[in-house]
This record gives sequence, structure tokens and C-alpha cells, in this order.
Amino acid sequence: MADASTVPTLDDVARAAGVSTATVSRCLNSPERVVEQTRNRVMAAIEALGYTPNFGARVMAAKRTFTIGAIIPTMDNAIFARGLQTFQEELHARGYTLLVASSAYQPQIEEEQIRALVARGADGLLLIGHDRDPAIYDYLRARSIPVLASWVYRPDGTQPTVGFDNRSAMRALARQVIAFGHRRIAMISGITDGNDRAAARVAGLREALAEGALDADALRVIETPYEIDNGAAALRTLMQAETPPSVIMCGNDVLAVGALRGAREMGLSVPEDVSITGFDDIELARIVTPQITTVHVPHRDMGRRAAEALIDMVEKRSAGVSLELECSVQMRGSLRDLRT
Amino acid sequence: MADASTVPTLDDVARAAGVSTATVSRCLNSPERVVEQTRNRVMAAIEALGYTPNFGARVMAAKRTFTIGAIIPTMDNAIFARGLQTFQEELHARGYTLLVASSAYQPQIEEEQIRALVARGADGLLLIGHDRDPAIYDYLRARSIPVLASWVYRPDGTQPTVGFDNRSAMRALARQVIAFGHRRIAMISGITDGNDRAAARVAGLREALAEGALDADALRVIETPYEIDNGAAALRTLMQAETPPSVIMCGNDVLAVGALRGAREMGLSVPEDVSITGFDDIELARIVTPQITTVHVPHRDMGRRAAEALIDMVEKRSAGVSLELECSVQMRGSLRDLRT
DNA sequence: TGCGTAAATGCAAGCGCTTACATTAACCCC
DNA sequence: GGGGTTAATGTAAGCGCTTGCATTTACGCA
Repeated sequence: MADASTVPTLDDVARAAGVSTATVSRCLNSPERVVEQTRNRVMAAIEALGYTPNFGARVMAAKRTFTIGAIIPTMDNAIFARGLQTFQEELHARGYTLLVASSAYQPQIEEEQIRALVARGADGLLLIGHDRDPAIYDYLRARSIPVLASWVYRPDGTQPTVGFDNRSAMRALARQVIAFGHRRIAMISGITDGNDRAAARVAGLREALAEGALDADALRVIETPYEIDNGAAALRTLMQAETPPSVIMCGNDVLAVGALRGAREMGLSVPEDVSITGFDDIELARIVTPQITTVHVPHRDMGRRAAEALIDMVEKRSAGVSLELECSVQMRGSLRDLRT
Repeated sequence: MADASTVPTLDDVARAAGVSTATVSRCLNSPERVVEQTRNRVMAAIEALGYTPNFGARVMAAKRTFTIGAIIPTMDNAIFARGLQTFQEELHARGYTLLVASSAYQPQIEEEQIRALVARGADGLLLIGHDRDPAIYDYLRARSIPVLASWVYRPDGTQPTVGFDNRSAMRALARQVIAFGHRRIAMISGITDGNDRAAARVAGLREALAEGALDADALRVIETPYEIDNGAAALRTLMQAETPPSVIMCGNDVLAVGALRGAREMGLSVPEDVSITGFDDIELARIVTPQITTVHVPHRDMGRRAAEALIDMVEKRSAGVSLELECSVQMRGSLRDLRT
């Protein structure tokens, strides 16, 4: 039983087992280098004393921590939760611990968190999106901390990314919408400032409009934080226009669900009076009525692949590879086919 | 600009500023003890070199880290996300960093995570629920790490808790259900083994049954992990019984939403054919149709209070106080009043 | 038995920081 | 102007661990 007044150290263990601190350390870090008999004695002492290595000391002496840090914009949303869960599972299976912090979509807080995690010895970092102050990348490079950007895919190879192309995914969905005969299109987007994913989704829609020879400039876009209530409010605003849209494409499912509620509150039925689309394909999208047409993102797979890629960067000190995952359009009840 | 090959240390800064390392350290930790002129010089050197303190070294030399660790059962569920968000906000406002890990509802993983967080110098820990291996409490006590249990309230004072009484909250809801004339009651619970909240909720229902002179032993309970699909499956099972229940009370909203879907899939309408209740009052509960009757838990408030309480324990080295928050029953469409 | 080699273990130098204590500088007052 | 105070800064001893190198031990073979 541990004494409540002092935490045992390597020294204590060494003394108890009658060996040097080096041997104890080796028992812990490369057991094969210690003969079994000695090892047993040491392990017994460790057990008896309830010894746990002091992490700070360990980090300082060695350089590895087997800790991976992840900073996500928010925990208050299932978008990141699912991917992070598999990310964590994979890390755990490989002997790493995941530490998560959230930035509330604020670059400055994200930066603080990055520093905090690095300071705490993270061997590698998972970040969402790729757009951030170059200074922070310099900081990380100076410390040779591998960084993997996820939830995005960036083919230009400036940095390793494991994710999907937000722009082309949204474009694919928009093409469908247009193919269904929709011409009066509006969008409820997340805040694009400082959020490359949100910006890319808007861009994807614009591209599809341009392809379809529709007036991309006339596109009505409302930007609002990703919250259900905001989606409802935005829909109300959009539907009160002189010529309300026939479809409202939302930056994510949370906004879409909000929009759906907004429509219901206005007495509009979906998709008869107005169609709604989302993005992400979180559970929410299939739970509401009608179910929401959205872009399916392979979150779980992304989490797993991201973990593999990041560990690879950490262990092999490799530059890292990018991997693009495919999204697919999920056609469901909230989008009406105007041709029929 | 930082040299990509070496990370500057206190020594480098000291040399650059022409002072001792002690002075640099003081500039960082108690600036008022350094005369302004010197301080400016030091700060300039820090800036120029892009210096950041090495955390491991700092932890080892000092004892504080201004880090709080939290271990939640899962991130993949809004139940903890919301409370954690305010917890984090409050911590941030007070100058602390939050590190989160998740245990996948597995005691053993939770234990690993506790050790990981403690090893990384967490000044205090937020844990969900109070039921766990006494050994882990010994471990924490030996290291004098303050621990606050949340999402539960334990009046017996064996340990500080900031949360609510799961049992009485569920009992209150069950009383309503009974008052509405329901007699054939079934429950879909989360896995109670190793989850004191889930167990308390079942117990609360049983109490209410006993009060109402209903046969608590005959209560049909299905235990299943908190996932939507599981809720749907469990409902199906329950409704296929010879005498199906008139109401299915669920251990949380996730299960309730699943049950709702299950009912729809079976062609049953809620609440005409069967009533459903939830617990937690997450957003999901108000988004589905009909909206789910549930127990409202003041997550945000709980997060904030928990942060205050924990910081208090950390800073004043106090034993900590418990705080009970009130839940309220939210009557909504999914529960039918059989008397009308 | 003695020597060589390899395996097991010990020694001790850091890792980068904080802080008690020592030293120096600055200033005040009689 | 010397002695006493106080403020500012420097010195150096750890904090607990890992690891390169030195030393010891064990063992095989001639």
C-alpha cells in the first residue's frame, strides 16, 4: 500500500530490489535486456511499492511520450466525436494515449492548445483543417512535431492530410440538386472565416452553379455558427425573401436539422415547400423526418487512417503521406425532385 | 525565427539577455520580482528566440501544471460533450488547460487513462460517476490529486461530487408516468455493470413502482449499450411480448430516440401505441417527432460548477464540497396520458 | 585452469527548469 | 561616509528519469 506522504521513485524501487536505477529503468523500457530473475525481483518491488514512473522526468530524459494530441473545434457536436473515437481506438491499440483539447473554433485558442499539448510532450498532433497562421507551423517544425491535418484533403502536398475534399463533395451534392431541377438555391453555411472546410463547401456549391450556367453571384448565403437554433433562424430569413429558394443547402447536418425545424415552425413542409440538404451524415440526419439528404463522410475510417498515418510519421520520422477518402451523396427524403 | 534544429532553452535566453537562468525563470513565473528594465530585456530575448518553456522540466522542478484532466466514458455522445464544454470554458477562464480522455465505458481503460493523466501532471481530475476500484482512489490519494466525481450526486460525503441524483430524478419521472395511468412499464437501460448512473436510474424506477404498489419484480428491463440502433432493437423485443408495455422508459435519450425509430419501423405510433421516455434532455430529444419526455439535466451549469469546485480543491488543497443540482421532468409528446 | 567474449548490470552525466540561499547593488539615515 | 536595510540578481542543488560507457559476471573452449 502506498504511503500517503510520498510517492515512490525509481530510487526507492532500486533500493528495495537491490539493484541500480538503470536496471529498474531497463526493466520498464526494454525488459529483454534484463535477466528474468532480476526482472522478477524488480517487478515485485514495483508492485509492492505501487510505483509509477514520473512522467515529467521521463519525458525530459527520453524524448518519447507515446502521447498524441488532437485539437478539435468543438466537442459539442457529433461531427468530430465519431472520427475521434476510432482515432483513439486505433491509437490505444498501438500503445498511444490520446489527449484532446478543443478550440471553440477560435484560432487563438487553438494556438494556445497546440502549445499546451506540445509542451506536454505530444509526439504528434492531429489538427482539423489546414488553414492556420504559418507561425504555428514554424513553431511545430522547429520542434519537429509531426502534424497531420484531417477532415480535409489537400492534394498539393504541402502538408500531410488524411481526409476528404470538402469542395468536390459539396459540388457533387449540388450537381444532384441542380439535376433535380432546382434553380433557386440558397445556402446556410458555417462561419467561413478561419474555417477552411466551411469555405470549401461554399466554393463547391458555387462551382456547381457555374457549371450549370446558373448565376453563382446571386447565390444567397447566410453564415452562422453551427448550431441548431441558428439553422432554424437562418431558414426563416431565407424563406421570407420575395422569391424564396426551392432548396436550402446547409453547411452541415446540424444546420440542416435546424432548418428543418425552422421550416416546420413556419408551417412549411419539407420537401414539398422547400428542400433541405446537409453535410456530414451524422446520426441526426437519419433520425429526423424527413431524413436529410446529405454527404456521407467516412468518419470512422478517417479516424483510423489518420491514426495510422500519424503514428507512421511519429515512429518513422517520415514526412507523412496524404490520403483522400471518398464521400458519397446520400439521397433521402428532404430533397425533392422537381422534375417529377 | 527559430532554428529548425534546436529548441531554445532557458539557458539560451539567459545568455542572450545577459542574465542568469534564475532571472529568466522569475520573469516568467513572478514578473514583479524582476525590475522592469531587466524584464524587458529578457522578454525581448524570449521573443527573439521563440522560446517556450519545456513542460516536463517545469513539472519536475515546480509542482503545478495548471492542467486538469477529465475522463469521460465516451465522446461519441452529446451527453458529456455539453457539460464538458462549459467545464472547459470555465477552466480556461481561470487559466487552466483541460485534457480529455475517454474510457469507452471500460473501467480498465479508465484506470489507464487516469494514470496517464496523472503522470502527465494533472493538478486535478474530473471523473464521471463514483463507482470504481478503491485501489485507484488509493493511488490518487497517495499522490494527493484532487478528484471530483460528476454527473452524480452522493450525499454521503465520502467524496466530493457535483451533480444530480440519478435515482431520484428517474423516480420523479416514473411517478409521472404512473400518475398518467401507465401500469405495464418496461425499461431499456444502459449497461449497469460498472455504471452507477445507469444502475441508479433503474433503481429509481423500481422505487417508484414500489411506491405505486406495482410489482417491481415483474419489471422487464433490457440492458444494452447506449446506441440508437440498440434502442430500436430493444423496443422491438419488448413490443413483441405477449402483453407489451404501454410505456418504455429509457436509460437515456439516445436509447429513447432509438426506441422511437424502432416503433416507427414496426408501424407503431408514439405515443398512441406505446409511450417512450428518455433521460438527459439532449438536443436530440426535442428534434424528433414526437418530442421526447425526459429528465432535464443542467449540463452546462454542472460543468461550470464542477470546474469551480475542482479548482477550489486544487488551489486551496481543500477536501472539496459536494453540490447537488436539480433535475426537472420535461413533459413532451412521447408520453401519453392514459387517463384522458 | 585460464582466457576471450558476450551478456548483465552499475555508474554517472545530463535533460531544462525552479527556488532556497548567497551575493551584490542601491539607497537611506544619522 | 559608514552601517544597516531592502531590493535585485546570481549560484547551484536538486526534481526523477534514461542511456552511453565502464565494469562485472557468466560461460565456452582450448
